[in-house]
Order: sequence, then structure tokens, then C-alpha cells
Amino acid sequence: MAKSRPSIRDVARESGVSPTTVSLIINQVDERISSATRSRVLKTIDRLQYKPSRLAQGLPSKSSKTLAIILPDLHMAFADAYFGEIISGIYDHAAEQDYRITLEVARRSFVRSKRYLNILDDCSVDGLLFLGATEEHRWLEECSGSDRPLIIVNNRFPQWDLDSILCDYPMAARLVADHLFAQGHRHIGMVCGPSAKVYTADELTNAFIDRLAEHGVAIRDRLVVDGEFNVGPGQRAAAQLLATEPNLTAIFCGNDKMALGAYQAARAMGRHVGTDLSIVGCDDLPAAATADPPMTTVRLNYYDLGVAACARMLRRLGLAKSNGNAQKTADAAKAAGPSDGEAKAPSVAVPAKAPRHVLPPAGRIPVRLVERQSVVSLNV
Amino acid sequence: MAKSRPSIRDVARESGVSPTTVSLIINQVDERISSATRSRVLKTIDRLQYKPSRLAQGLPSKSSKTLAIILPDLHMAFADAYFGEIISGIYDHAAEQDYRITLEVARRSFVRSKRYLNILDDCSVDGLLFLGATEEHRWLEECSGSDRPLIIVNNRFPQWDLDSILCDYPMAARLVADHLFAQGHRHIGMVCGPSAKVYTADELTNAFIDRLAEHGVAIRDRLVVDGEFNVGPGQRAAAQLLATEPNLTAIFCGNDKMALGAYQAARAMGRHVGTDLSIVGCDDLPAAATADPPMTTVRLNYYDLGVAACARMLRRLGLAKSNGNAQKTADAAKAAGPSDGEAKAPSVAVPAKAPRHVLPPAGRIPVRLVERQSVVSLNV
DNA sequence: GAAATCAGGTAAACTGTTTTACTGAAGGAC
DNA sequence: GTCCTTCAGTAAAACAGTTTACCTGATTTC
Repeated sequence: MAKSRPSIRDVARESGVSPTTVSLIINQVDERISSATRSRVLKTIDRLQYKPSRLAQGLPSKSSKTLAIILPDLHMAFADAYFGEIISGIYDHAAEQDYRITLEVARRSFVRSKRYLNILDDCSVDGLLFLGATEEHRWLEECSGSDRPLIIVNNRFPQWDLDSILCDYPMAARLVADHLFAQGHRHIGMVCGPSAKVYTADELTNAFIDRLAEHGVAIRDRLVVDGEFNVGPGQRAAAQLLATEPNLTAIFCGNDKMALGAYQAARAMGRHVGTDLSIVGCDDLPAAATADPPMTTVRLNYYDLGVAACARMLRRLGLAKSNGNAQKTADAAKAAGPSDGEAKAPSVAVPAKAPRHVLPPAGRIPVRLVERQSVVSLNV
Repeated sequence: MAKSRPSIRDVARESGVSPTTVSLIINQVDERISSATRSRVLKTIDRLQYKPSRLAQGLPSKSSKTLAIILPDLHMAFADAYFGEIISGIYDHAAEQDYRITLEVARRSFVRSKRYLNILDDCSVDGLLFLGATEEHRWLEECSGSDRPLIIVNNRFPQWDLDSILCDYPMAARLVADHLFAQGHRHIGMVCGPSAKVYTADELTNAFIDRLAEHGVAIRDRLVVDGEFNVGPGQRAAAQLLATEPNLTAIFCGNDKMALGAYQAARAMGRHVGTDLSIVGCDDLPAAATADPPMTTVRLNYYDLGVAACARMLRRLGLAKSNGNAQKTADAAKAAGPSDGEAKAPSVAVPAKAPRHVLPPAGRIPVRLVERQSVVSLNV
């Protein structure tokens, strides 16, 4: 008869102290515990292999220390490098702060059962991070304006009041516009993402047009064609562009997939990318580096986006909790500061005390231009 | 001052019953509750928007109703179609049984902190599903022979005593062998997965050789070359095969990626796949259908693998719990059977009563040959 | 008519933590 | 010698459910 997991009372009894004392030690609120007692208790914890129950720990605070990642119901959403990178970033940062990650898929049953509300209400989860949200996700409206812990990752909905975090698309557009202009290009087209549907796609398009205008280069309407963020449509968009405007020297594509499509279109029409036609992508997927010729593109750091999204959520949750005890926390930090040279608790996980993360101020993840060989210089 | 979430006691008070009654109704142990009382309580639950706290529910049973998916620490493990499909299957089946999924990555810190044990011990998680396990994951040895709820998905370690679930690789090999033989091929080579490292890769190779031998076709050692499960090495392996054995008419590749490499090798050597050389893959990735020519391959249903793995875990957990009350469960089912025409509980999630899933008996997920255009018929 | 059964329900104990408010003892000031 | 701090720690009440054992009144059974 294997006895079941030890409880905090077992540890207390074996150490000759009260459960309160053990709890204080575990939670590092140990200004009041003598180091003799502390080390005795820690030894017992180690000996009994005691691990505090997450369920019981969460019960008083009503917190499961878990964040949900919501993915759209695309076939094989997991099998996408874009989501993959963001998830990695979220996971890593969450793990560092002793949070766990659960997965949700925004499919019909998810919406019908209002699971996005229920998992918060039933304490399954402390916060929601929504990846790949579009305005077709009408249920977001229900969360608009409320203070539910929800963050939209890499999109924004002007019509709803929701917290979002985005890559710096305007900067991406400016980098590309400046680069193409500096290389001497004056006849430039663009294959854009789904216009009037994805906020960031429009942001990129508008910033690109505006920046070129600042350089005195005008982009007329018919030089911007929708490529729907995908290879096939991107190819058709680029083909149309090259057919109607044969004197185009460069095309900026709103993402790498469409740029790959543009490569195909160019090849089919006898143009040589990197020689007599310049193409710039946006994303820097692995495929961009292995394309022929290697693609000049903008690196959007999706891993960092995930980290930042998670950090922001954790900060929100931290603030929500410390309504009345902000002062106390400050005091505790001050008090714990000098006497900090103590041994750390061994087998019991102790989270880093304060997040201390430097967040990008306006919530924009920085981008940078990656110059490879798909852009020709027309200078001299 | 917004009052916090309602508790079971609030529901009880407002309905004029005891908390016990509410609990019995929520958990469908309601043979003893009159339908008048039941509907009154359900109405109150609806009105108060009551959702039982998962933390509190799990506390007595020490179950979080959560399964962890462990992924190997490959860069971008999430961004892989293989893992993606399995995860989808696991997620769907878990959701159906009201279980949640959390993600873990088997990186250094995961192993060093023995997180694979801790998340079980601290009740974060009820079971572990390990995807992409290799024998480099030495920590698995620690779980060997124990009755910890761990399932290895799509691999097996003869040296350790661990529960695994696998696709039917021997059958896959037989299907390909039979198909190639039936199409008249007698000079056949193979690009295999990492030999002596991945159990299933060897299983496939051996079954393929054995089956061809049954047809009287011998495959000598130098006709089997290791392609390391990847495009580049697969290409080199196929090139070597074609160079040393020019009269080969068909090559079976242990996965689709290597088959794609073989396509490239064939092209580079002036052979035409589907015309004067036959290539068969294994996986049926999306890329197989869009290859040129479309690839004949074996469909390994990774989604179903995920479903089956999850179902098996849930069954194990169910058995573990029902040590003494198997009889009771049977009685309850019998009793609830006739009186089942009642209205269902509305806002409170009620899991399907019995799994009733037909599991593949020996734990092998069925496979099937997908004939496309990369195999030539040499008959007549 | 007494005993047994049953339907419908409840009180109280239990799960394992955190947290608040208190206590006893030792040391210092007067 | 008494009073006031401070130190080190504790008792008990949350937190929100589940579960076991019991109760009451009505119907059956003999």
C-alpha cells in the first residue's frame, strides 16, 4: 500500500513546526523564519520529496498559473512556422515565470460553448493569448471593452477595444522603401496582403506607399495587387503586375509566401530575380534563405513577439492581483534585499521574484532588413 | 464592488437545497434527485452563471483533467506537420472528454529539474504523452517499469519498459512491397531512416526486405542506404543507389522527405520519376500530393495516432481511478440508462458518459497505400 | 400493525494550500 | 520589577468543491 503524496502537514509534523511555517518558507515570505528552522524544513521537504499541489495552491488565489494559447481553426494550425515561432516564445517566457501553457482551438464548438469565457470563469486558465485572430472571430466582440485578460497577438481590430501586441509593420515598410529607393528603383509595385481585412496588412501597404511618396516616388492604385498572403494568389498578383507594367524594376511582397509566388511568376515570364527584377519579401521564413536566389526580406521576430505577448499578460495579471498589496510587495522586496545571500530552496520550484522584463514601450516588436540576393542595384 | 464568482453554496442557497445536492446534479450522479429539484437547481446555475472551479473540483480527486504533450527540443518543433497532426488528434479527443492539453518541451532545464516527474507529482497534469522521443532522451529510463502515466507516441524502446503506441509500419512495408512486385519490379532499392537508432525505421526496413523475400526478390545490403529521414541525406542516398545500381527500377523511401530528395537525385541524373524510375514514399505529407509527379506513398494517419494515444491515456487514467468502484460505475450506467430522456445540463459542461471508443486492438494505427503517379507499371 | 425498503435529501468531514490575526518568550528601557 | 518591542512562530479561517454516512417520511411486505 503505497502511501499517497505527502502534504504540507506531513512536512510540518516531521519538521516539528506548523504548516504555516512550511508555507512561509516555500513562498519565500521567510523574513520571520530563523535560518535554523528554514534549513530543517527544507531538508524534510527534500527527504519526503514534497511538492506542493498546484490545485491546492491555486484555490485560495483562484489562479491556475496557466495561460491559454488560442489558435484559429485552420487545418493544421500547429504545422505552421509562423505559429510555431510565436508559441515557442510564449512557452519559454511562461516557463521562466513558472506558468504553464494550454492549447485551445477556436473552432465551432469552442465558440458555441463560450469556452473562451468559461475557461477563465472556471479558473482553468488565468489569461488568453489569441494567435491568428481575424475579424471573422465575431465572438471577440463579447470581450471588447471588458477587462478580461485577453491579448490579441499580431493583429488589431479598430472596431473593438481589445489589447493587442504587434510587430513593427510600419517600420518594415519604411526599411524596404528606403532600401529599394537607395538601390535606384523608381518603378515599384507591391503585392499586398488581404486588403481591408487584415489590419497589419493595410498598415504595411500604407506605410510603404507613404514612405515612397516622401522620396518622391508615387505608387498608383493599380501598382498594388492583393495576393491574399498565399503562394498561388501571390504568383497571380505578381504576374498581373508584370504584365500590365513591364517597366517595373522591383516588387515588394507583404509576406514571404507571396514573394515565393512572385519568384515563380517572374520565372514563368522570363524575368530573372536578382538580375533584371528585384523582389523583397516580409517574414524571413526559413524558405526565404533557401530560395533561389536567396531572398532579401524583412525579419519579423515572431519568437520575440511571443515573449513580449506573454510578458505583457503576466504583467497584467500581476497588476490585477496586487490591488491592495503593492506597498507590501515593495516592502518585502526591500526587506528581503540585504538578507538575500541565503541558500535557495531546493526541490521546490521558486519563481524569479520580480519579472524585471524590459518591454518594448509601445508594444511594437522591432524588425530588421535582411539583405540577400533578390534585389538588384541600379546605381551607376 | 463586483461580487466574485458564485460558489456552489450560492447556488445551493438560492435554490433552497444543500451543496451536496448541487454537486450530485452537476456530476450527473442524480439517480437520487427528483427532476423537479434538478430543474430548479439547473435554472439557478444558469441564472447565476455558475461554473464549478476546476481547481476545487480537482482537489479531492487530485486530478487536474489535463494531459501534457512533451515535444523534443528541436528548433521549431511546433512548426512541423508531423507533430501538428498528432497534436490535433490528441487535442480533439481530449476536448471531447473534457480534458485540457498543456505543452512541454524536453529541453535541458526540463530534464535537469525533473519536470517530467514534478508536473505529475504536483498535480499539474494527469498524464504525459511524449512525441518525437528518441533514445537520446535518457531520462526515460527513470520512468521505465514504473506505473507513471506516460505514453511514447510513435516510437518504442526495446531496452526500456514503457507504454508505446505506433503506426503499423510492418503493414506499410508489406503494402509497398506487394505493390512494387505487382507492378513488375524486381530490382528494388531502399532509402531507409536512421538505422539502429529509430525502432520504427528498422521495423519498416526489415518488414520490407522480408516481404520481398517472400516474393522471391532478394535485397542485398548495399541496396539499402541510410537517408537519415531528411531531404538532403535522402538525395545523396538515392544518388549513391542509382550510381552503383543503374538497373534499379524502383526505390522505396522510409519517409516522404527522403523521397523528395530521391526525386531531386533522379532528376540530377537524368532519370524521370514515374516514367523510367519508380519512387515510393511513406507519410503522405501535403508535399507528396503536390510533388511532380504526384508521389505514390503510404498514408500514416498521424491524426488518428494522436486520437488513439489520447484515448489510451484516458483509459489508463480511468482504470487507475476506478480501483474499487468499477462495480458502482456499471450500476450507475444501468440505472441511468432508462431515465435518460431528460433535459441536459445547460451551461455546465457535462462530459460524454462513457468513452465508447473502439481502440485499435494491438495499438497499431492502420495505414493505407496512396497510389499516385510516381510508380511505373512494368507489366506487359 | 410492525418491520423493511426506498426515495430524496442533508450534515459533516475531507482534499491541501494561503493568509490573517494572534501568542509566548526574550531583550531592552525606565 | 514593570512596560514595551521585537522575534519566531502558530491557530484557525478561508478557498470551493466531493464524498460518506446518515436521516426522515412514505410506501411495501408479511
